[in-house]
Amino acid sequence: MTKSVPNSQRALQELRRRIFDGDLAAGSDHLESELAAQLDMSRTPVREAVLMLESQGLLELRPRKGVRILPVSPEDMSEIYDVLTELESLAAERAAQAGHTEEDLRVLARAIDQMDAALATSDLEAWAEADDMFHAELVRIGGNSRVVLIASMMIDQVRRARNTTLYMRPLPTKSNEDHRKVLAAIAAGDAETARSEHRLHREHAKAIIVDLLNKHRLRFL
Amino acid sequence: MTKSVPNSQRALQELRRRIFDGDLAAGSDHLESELAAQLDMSRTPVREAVLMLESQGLLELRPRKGVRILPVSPEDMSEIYDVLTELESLAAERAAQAGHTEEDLRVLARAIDQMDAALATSDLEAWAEADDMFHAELVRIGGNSRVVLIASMMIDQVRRARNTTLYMRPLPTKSNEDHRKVLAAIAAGDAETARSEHRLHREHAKAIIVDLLNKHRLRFL
DNA sequence: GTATAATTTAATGCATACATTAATCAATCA
DNA sequence: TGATTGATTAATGTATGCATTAAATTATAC
Repeated sequence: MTKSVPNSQRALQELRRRIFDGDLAAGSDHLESELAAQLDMSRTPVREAVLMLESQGLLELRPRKGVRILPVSPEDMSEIYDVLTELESLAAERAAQAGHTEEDLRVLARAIDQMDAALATSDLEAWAEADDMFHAELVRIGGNSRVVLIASMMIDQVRRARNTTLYMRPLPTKSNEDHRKVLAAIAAGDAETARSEHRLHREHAKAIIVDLLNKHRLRFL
Repeated sequence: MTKSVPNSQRALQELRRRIFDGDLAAGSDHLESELAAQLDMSRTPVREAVLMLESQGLLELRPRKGVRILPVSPEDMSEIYDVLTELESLAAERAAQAGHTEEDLRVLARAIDQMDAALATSDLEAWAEADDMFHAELVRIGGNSRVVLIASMMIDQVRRARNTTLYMRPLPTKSNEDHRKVLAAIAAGDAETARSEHRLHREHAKAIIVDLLNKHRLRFL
């Protein structure tokens, strides 16, 4: 007996995967009926999934034209990094102020170690995964559920673009210095430093990415 | 010939209105079929509207239990104000740095004047409306479309609660001093001050509201 | 030959019916 | 009596078909 997972849920997950993997390319249009046929279900659950993805900023419903997978422009990237900068800095501050357990700190440290290990073997996929982990965990420790939600939406929006830029930029070796500073400040309960260091970290990352996109004339991804 | 507005859109707007007005009380449950009957349409467009409202954080779908209108607790209020503090401060900074026109400044000034006028006649509804206008405009001038979207979602979530607290707190006479400082800093192009003054403004507002809720033992609204 | 109007086409919006399933209630057994 | 199982109910999840409407196409007038 196979576990009964609702079709609308399956559609949501599968469409997300296809968007992130590039199976559904940025800027491409798709009819509800096509997607339904591909997922082997009726239009109804597909439509529900599509509505949710629309409100998460991953695609756009254009009546009669189908759903368009939203591309991410350098300006989008800039906006998103700005939002992440503010909200994650808040999270870093709060994480330092209170509420972090020893285990929380260990998870952060582990993510940093994984990034180091990934860099040692130039495994960029693994690095990116560990980086995501660090930032997700930081935000979680920050203790604001809305920040968690918003940050993960923002990350989703740049995920596809990041996979591209990942291989165009120099190895992010400096990044872990930043991470370590943030972690140290949190562990020390130094909220001010945690906030400012994390802000610098994100501002730096933003500058690198946006420069990269502009330099390579990548108008959208 | 009546303008053809889609039923799902009508459902969305009407449900929003009912939530804000308290017609659908915080914490109450409602079956899809009831809502559909009330709105005189089938479950399909209602369901679509409900899915959108869920992803906007206004309600929750609980299979077999109906949709629950989400109450707002003091902790929620605290989270929301923290998010607004960060993102609006960013917007204030950016508004000061660049991009604001004379007309933008006039709109902000007009909102401030309307708040003064409303206070003079103790018209709290009018004050709240003008306050919303000021903050929405500020964020718009800030120029980050995602900040605009997120801020308006956050405002929506506290709208119902704010209507209650509005009549419990002292007249917000000091508030406009803050607003004027922010406006002056923006007009002067002093990004640093615009950011820090707005942050203080929001932190102050948060403290007042959260205190109020706790003092009156309002566990949720 | 171009522009406008009429017609066709096709995709969505929506209603409806049905399948599925969680919750409730009843019945039976220890 | 209490608990476990089975039947019933009711609400959602999903498929389907049709109505609506925007776009595309053809036809017609100038």
